[in-house]
Amino acid sequence: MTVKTRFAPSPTGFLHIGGVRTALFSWLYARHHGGQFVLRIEDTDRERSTQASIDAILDGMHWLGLDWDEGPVYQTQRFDRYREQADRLLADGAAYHCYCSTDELDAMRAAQVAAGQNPRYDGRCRERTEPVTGVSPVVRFRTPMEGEVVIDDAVRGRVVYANADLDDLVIMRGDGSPTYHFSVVVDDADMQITHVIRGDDHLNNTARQVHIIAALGHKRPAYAHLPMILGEDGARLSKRHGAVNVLEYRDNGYLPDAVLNYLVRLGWSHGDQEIFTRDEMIELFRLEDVNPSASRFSPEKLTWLNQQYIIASPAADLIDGLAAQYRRMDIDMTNGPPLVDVVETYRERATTLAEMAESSVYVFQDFAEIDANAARKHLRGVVRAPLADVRAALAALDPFTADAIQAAIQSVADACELGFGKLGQPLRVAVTGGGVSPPIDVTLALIGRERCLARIDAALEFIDRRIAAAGD
RNA sequence: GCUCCCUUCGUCUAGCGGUUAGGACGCGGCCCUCUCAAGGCUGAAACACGAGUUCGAUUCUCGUAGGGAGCGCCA
Repeated sequence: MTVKTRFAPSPTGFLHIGGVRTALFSWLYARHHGGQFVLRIEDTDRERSTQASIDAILDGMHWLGLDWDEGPVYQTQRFDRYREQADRLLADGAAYHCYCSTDELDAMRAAQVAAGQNPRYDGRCRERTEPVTGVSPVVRFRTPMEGEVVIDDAVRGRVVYANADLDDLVIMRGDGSPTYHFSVVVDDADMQITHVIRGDDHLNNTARQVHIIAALGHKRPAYAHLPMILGEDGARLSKRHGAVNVLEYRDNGYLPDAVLNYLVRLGWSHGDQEIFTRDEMIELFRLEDVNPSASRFSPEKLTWLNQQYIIASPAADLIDGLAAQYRRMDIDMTNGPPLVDVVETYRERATTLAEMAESSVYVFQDFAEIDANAARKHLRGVVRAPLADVRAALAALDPFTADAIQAAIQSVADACELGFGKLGQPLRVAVTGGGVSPPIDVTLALIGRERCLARIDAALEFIDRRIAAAGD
């Protein structure tokens, strides 16, 4: 039997980082076995499902390159099927109509909790034969009251539940729509899902679902319940932990492969290896290597990985993302160097494409003012003359390349009996407006001769003003 | 409260009865160096606790503690 997995998010919000990890593991498992991966949108809750969420999920999956072979399947388009299956259970006596009102159920649970009991449906409609007029009933599944259910989970091992601890859950709402527990079971069976890989918040649900599967006469799939991803503080991942929406990572200049690589190492490992290409992940992924304990999300490590990917990626693969960042910053890229050159010179000092764009703005745009600290430290009277000499040398240079620039600065430094840095740093401040940049030669080459000369002139004027002020 | 799950450096993890408990992120130091990075070397840092099983437990079993999940006409 060929492996078939699915990712089944509910479109009630953006695509969550934890959801992505679940999707990734399901996808990897299917790809590893040369099987199929299905995307199913669990939108049975029409109150909370939105088209915007569906779009966000699809966008996120596309951005990450998690492709599916079937779907997206929308559960709202399969209501007839659920109804038909529910009718079957009703006819078999495996399910029954329940006429209890929400108020009645709330009161029942409140009483149970007050009495120190486990809140659960007490089965009061189990044997009812007469309908209640004016009430459109829900359908409840008749869960066995004795015996136990055993689940052999691929990551948890054997888990046993006493049926007596389970209650009769609603499978069809009063309005005729299915609930989650029912639609998953029907869909997984209809789609012939062989492996259900999902978050371990569903582990307890599995016991209930397994009974429905049996009542429907289906074979149950293999289960693998993945540990949760918690926030840095160990609490459940939520908005207050910063970006939990994957698309925010795209917008902040993270690379999809880096995000996937980070996520695959949360709960899964292959010896000491930290960096995996997609092909390696697919080749090496095994459910046996999934760790059962929850893990915390570490933005620092993601950032480190992202930088590793920025360093290792072909420059051509990064320019679209970098351009997007410049566009966000309203920077005109037309009168600057090719973006591949920018990538090559900044890749080792940027952890994200956003950071790369921010730290290279002066390549495309003049800065408003020189950083005060850098200016005070490096644009002093003593460097006036050497700086003017460098300016003259640069003006005469042909071609204006990093090597030639390097040689020119070196010879001026030698002539003035200055160390390279004593001249390089003032030059850096003059040309970039700050004390930090890539090596001065490639920086100047990237900025271009005209801009460099104009900025050096401005710096010389700055020094002159400073000397004049000090002289008064 | 009840049921289920989890527990190795701060974090992610390796380990699958005998190891100086390894790697990675982060942190400190040194080297490299025109700044910043990147890179190299290096340091500090962990088996939650208590009983068993065993010649021997980080590893197996059971408790305890701590954390998490579920207990909806949400998924």
